[in-house]
Amino acid sequence: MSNDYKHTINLPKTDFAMKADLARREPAMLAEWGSAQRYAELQRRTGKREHGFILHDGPPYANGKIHLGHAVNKILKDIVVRSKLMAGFRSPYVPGWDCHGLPIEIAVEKKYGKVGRKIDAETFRQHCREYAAQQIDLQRRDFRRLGVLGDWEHPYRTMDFSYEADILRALAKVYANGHVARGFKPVHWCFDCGSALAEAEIEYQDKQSPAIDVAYDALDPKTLAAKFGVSVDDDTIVAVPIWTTTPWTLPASMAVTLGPDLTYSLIKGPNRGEREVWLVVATALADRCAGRYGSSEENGAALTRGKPVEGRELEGLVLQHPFYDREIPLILGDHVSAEDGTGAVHTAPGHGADDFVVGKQYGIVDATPANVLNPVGPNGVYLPGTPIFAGQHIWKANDAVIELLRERGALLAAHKITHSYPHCWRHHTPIAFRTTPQWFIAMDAEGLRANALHAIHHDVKFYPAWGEERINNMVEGRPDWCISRQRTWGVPIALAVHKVTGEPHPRSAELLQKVAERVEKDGVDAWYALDLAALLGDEAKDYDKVRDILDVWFDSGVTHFCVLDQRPELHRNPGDQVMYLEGSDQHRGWFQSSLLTSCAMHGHAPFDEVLTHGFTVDAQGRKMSKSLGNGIEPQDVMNKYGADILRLWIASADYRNEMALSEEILKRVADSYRRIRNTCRFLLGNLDGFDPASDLLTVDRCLLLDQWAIRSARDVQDAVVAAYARYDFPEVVQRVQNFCTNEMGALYLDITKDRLYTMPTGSHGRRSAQSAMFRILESMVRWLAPLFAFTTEEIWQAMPRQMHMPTEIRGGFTTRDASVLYETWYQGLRETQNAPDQRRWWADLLAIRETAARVLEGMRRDGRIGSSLDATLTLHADPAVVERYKQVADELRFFFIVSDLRLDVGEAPADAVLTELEGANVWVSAAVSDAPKCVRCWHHREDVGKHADHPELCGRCVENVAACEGHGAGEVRRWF
RNA sequence: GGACGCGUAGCUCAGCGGUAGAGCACCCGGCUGAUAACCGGGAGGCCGCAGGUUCGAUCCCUGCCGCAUCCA
Repeated sequence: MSNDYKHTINLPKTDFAMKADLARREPAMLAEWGSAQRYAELQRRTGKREHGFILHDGPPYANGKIHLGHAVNKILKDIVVRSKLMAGFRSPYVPGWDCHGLPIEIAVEKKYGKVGRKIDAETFRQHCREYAAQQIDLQRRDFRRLGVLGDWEHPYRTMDFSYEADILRALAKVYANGHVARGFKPVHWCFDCGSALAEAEIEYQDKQSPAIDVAYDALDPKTLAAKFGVSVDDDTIVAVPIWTTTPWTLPASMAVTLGPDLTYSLIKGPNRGEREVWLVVATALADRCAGRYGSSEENGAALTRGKPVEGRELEGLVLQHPFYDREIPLILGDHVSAEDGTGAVHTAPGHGADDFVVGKQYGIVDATPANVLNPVGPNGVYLPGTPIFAGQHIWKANDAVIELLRERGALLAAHKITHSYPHCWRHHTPIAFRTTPQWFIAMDAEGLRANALHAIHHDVKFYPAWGEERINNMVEGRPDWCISRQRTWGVPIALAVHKVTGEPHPRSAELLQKVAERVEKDGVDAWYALDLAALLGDEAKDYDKVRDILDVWFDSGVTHFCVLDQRPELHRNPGDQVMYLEGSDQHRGWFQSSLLTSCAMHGHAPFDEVLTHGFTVDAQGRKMSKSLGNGIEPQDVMNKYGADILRLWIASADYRNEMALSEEILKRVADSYRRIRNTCRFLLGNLDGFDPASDLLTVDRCLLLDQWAIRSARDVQDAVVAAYARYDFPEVVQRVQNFCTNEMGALYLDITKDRLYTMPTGSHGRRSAQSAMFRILESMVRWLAPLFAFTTEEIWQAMPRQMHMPTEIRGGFTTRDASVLYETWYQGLRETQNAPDQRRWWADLLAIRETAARVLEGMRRDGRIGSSLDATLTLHADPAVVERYKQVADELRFFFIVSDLRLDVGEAPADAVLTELEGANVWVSAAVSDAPKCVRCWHHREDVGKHADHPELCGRCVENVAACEGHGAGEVRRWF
C-alpha cells in the first residue's frame, strides 16, 4: 500500500559510485587523459594569467625506484601548484632529474667494470647516460601515477647537452665574478673512490681505532722545565705527550698545538731506561694521563713539579719528531680542549681541517713541500720518498707506527677505542682528510658569504620560518665550497691551467664559453676530445686541461640558470613568485647550492619562498629504513588504497615535522576520504535532473536554511583559501572534513532530505535546496582539487553539465569544461545570513537543537521512540526568544526533524531541559506523537486520513502528490 | 659533542598564561528513502619527565629523556 507513493518521492540518483575503487579507477583515468595533452591543454588555458607562481622542481637523483620520501615531495609540490592554479595564478611545473654523479657511476661500474680497465671513459659515460635515461623513465611513470601534474614529456635533465653546456656557462659567470679559486685544502677523501667527497657523501659510523699517547721530546728540556720553575739535569727528558687516534698521520706531523688559555702542569712520567721523564700535560687531565702512563702516585694522582703554566707561555718552544729528523714547534690553537687526551694536539695540516687552519696561520703550510705536508697518495698509500713508510697503506701503517714508537721509547700508552668516524656513503669505508689541490668556490674572496646571508634575510620567505635561521647558521659557518671531483661521469671543470704556475688561463671565462658551444653539440665528451691548440693556438703548449669534474651539487645548484632562465614558460615577470620545496636536508644541499650559485652569478637568491618538509617515519616515530624493515612503499599504497589516499595522508600530516605513516594511519585516512566522497556523492545524487541554466535560484530567493548553508560554505571557503595560501594543508583537510560532518551531514543534508524527497521535483522548496547544494558542490570540488587529483575529476564529470558563471555581471551559463583545473575558487557563495544578529539567531537555534537531540536520545533510550519523527517538541522560552523565532515557528519542526513543534511562552514542565542562551533561557520538552503516521513523509500528523483519495497521507503530502499530477503548486516552504 | 626542530585522547591535528578541543577510530542506541551509507548519545588526556617564574603553566624559563634533520 505505502509503496504506491514511492514513485512520487525524489530519491538521490547518481552514477558516482560509493565505492571509490581507486586502485583500479585511477590508472584508467590516467590512460584516458593521455600522456601529454592534459598538461599542455592546462597551460594553454592558464598560461597567460597575469600573476605567476613558479614552483621550481628540485631534481631527484636518477637512480632507483621512487620511495615514500619522493612521493611526499612530489605530492606536496603538486598540491601547491594546484592550489595556486585555483587561486588564479599561472603555475607551470617542469620536473627535472639530476643525472651525473657517483651512484650512477657505481651502478654502471658493477655492470661494465671500471674506467681504464675494461672500458674507456667515453664508452663509460655513454653507458651512464643510457642508465640514467632508463631510471628517469621508471621514476617518471610512478610520479605520474601519483597524479602529479607537470610537463612530463619535456622534463629537464642535467645530462642534456644543452644543460651541460649551460652548466659551463654558469661556471664561466661564477669564474668571471672572481669566486673560483684553486687551492690546497684538506678535503674528505675516500681511498676507494680515489676522490674527494662532498659533505653529503659522508656518513658517520662507529669505528675501532688505536688510541695512543706519544711523547714529543723537547730539544731543550731545561728551557721547557724552567717555564714551570723547575730545573733539571742533562739526563732528564722533558716531553710533551700527544694523544691521537690516527697514528698513520704521524709521518705528516708538523707541529704540536696547545690551548692558549689552558693550564698545563709538569708531571712525572715513566722512566725511559735510566733516564727520568717529565711530561707537560693539561692540568685538568694530569691525573688521567698519569694513570694511563702508569706513573701515578699511590693515591692515583699525578706527581707534579713546579707551578702550572698557561699554554700561551710555551708558544715557540721546539720539540723533536718522534721518529723523523724534524723539528716540531709548539703552537697555539683555540680548537684544543681539555676534554680528553693530553691537552696537546699533534698537528698534521695535511690531514685535518683545524690542523690546516692553524698550520696556515703559523706559515707551516706554505713552508712545507706538498708531498711532505701530505705524504699519502690518492689510493691511501704513502708516496714514494716518504721515509720508512713509503708504499704502505695507511690503515696497515697504524701498527707499524705504533711498533716504531715503542722501539724509540716514545710510546706512553696504547689502547683501542670505538668512536664515531666519517665513512664513505657508498663504500662504507673510513675516509680521511687529504690536503690536495682542488677547485673551490670561495665564500669570502668576493663577498659571496655576506651576499648570501643578506639574501637569506631580505629576499626570501621561509616555511616554516625557522628555516631562515637554519640555513643562515649553515652558510655562516661553512667552509669554501670544494667543487672538484676526480671522477668520470660529470661535467668537466673546463679550465686550462699553466703547466708551471698551475694558474688558469687569463681568458678562462671566455674559453669556458667556447667549450660550452662544443658541449652543446656533443656533450661533455667534447672537452676530453678537444685539442687545446684549437682553443689557445700556440699558447696550448704551456697549458694542461683540468681533468676534474664538477661536484654534482653544482649541476643541480644552477637549475635557476639552466632551467628557469632558459625556458620561456618559466620566465619570471616582475611580481612573480618562485618557490623551492624540498626536504629539510636540502638546507645544506640544493637550497644552499642554488643560493650560492645564484648569488655568485647574479648577486641575489634564486627563490622568493622556500618550503621544507620533514622525513617519513613509522608509527613509533623512527625513520623508515631498509635495515629496520619498517618502510612503506608508495607503490604498495597506491595499489591497495590509491594515490588520492596517499595524497590525503600527505595533506593531513604536518609536513614541518616528521611525517608518520602506518597501516592504522592509512586506514584513518581512508575513513576520512570516504566521508568526503560520500558527502559529494549525496550532493550529486540530489542534483540529479537539476539543470542550473533553468533551475538555479539566486541566493536571495533561496529558503532561509539554504542561505545558511551557503553562508557556512562561504565561511569554510574563506578558511580553506587562507589555509592554502599559507600552505597549511592539514587545516584544509580538517575544515573540509568538519564541514562534511557537522554542517552538512548532521544538519543541512539531514534536514533537507524531507524537502528534496517529498516536495515536487520542480517546486521552489526543492529547487532552493538543489541550488544551495549545487553551489556548495561547485565550491567543494574546488577546495578538494589540489588534494584529490583523481576524485575531483570524477566528481567534476558527474556534476550537472551546465555551469554557472557567477563572476559575470548577470551570471551566464556555459557547458562544463573537461577539467576542474581550468577553474578558480568558486565565486557563487554570495554573502548572506552574515549580519551579527543573523549569526546569533542561527547559533541560538543550533544550541536549542543540540539540547533537543539529547532530550530525544533520552526517549530513545527508554524505548519510547525510534526515529525522531515519532516525537513532538515543545520549546518553552522567554518572550524575547519566542518573538525572535515566531515568524518561522510553523516550519521549525522540519529543522528539528520532529513531527510537530510548539513554541510556548511560560512555564516549562519539570522534565524540560534548559538551554542557556545569552540573556535568555529556553526549555525543551518532548513527547511521543499520538498522531497517525503519514506513509509518504513519515511525519505523524493529525491531518492524516482527512483526504478521501489519500487516506494514508498527511495534508501537505496530498498537496504535493496532487502537484506531481499537475494539480496545484504543492506545498509552500519559506524557511527550512 | 654542536645547530635547528618536534613530543596534547588509539590516529591525524587545534589550542599556547586562567577549570583541556575537533574529526576519525572505539562503545551504546536509532534509522532502513545516502544502506559495505546515514543520524543520535557516550567513554577516552599526570598536554614527554623534573625543577623554576607566577595568585595560577599544556602554554614562559632551565635541565633531562625520546624522536628527527643537518653538522662534527
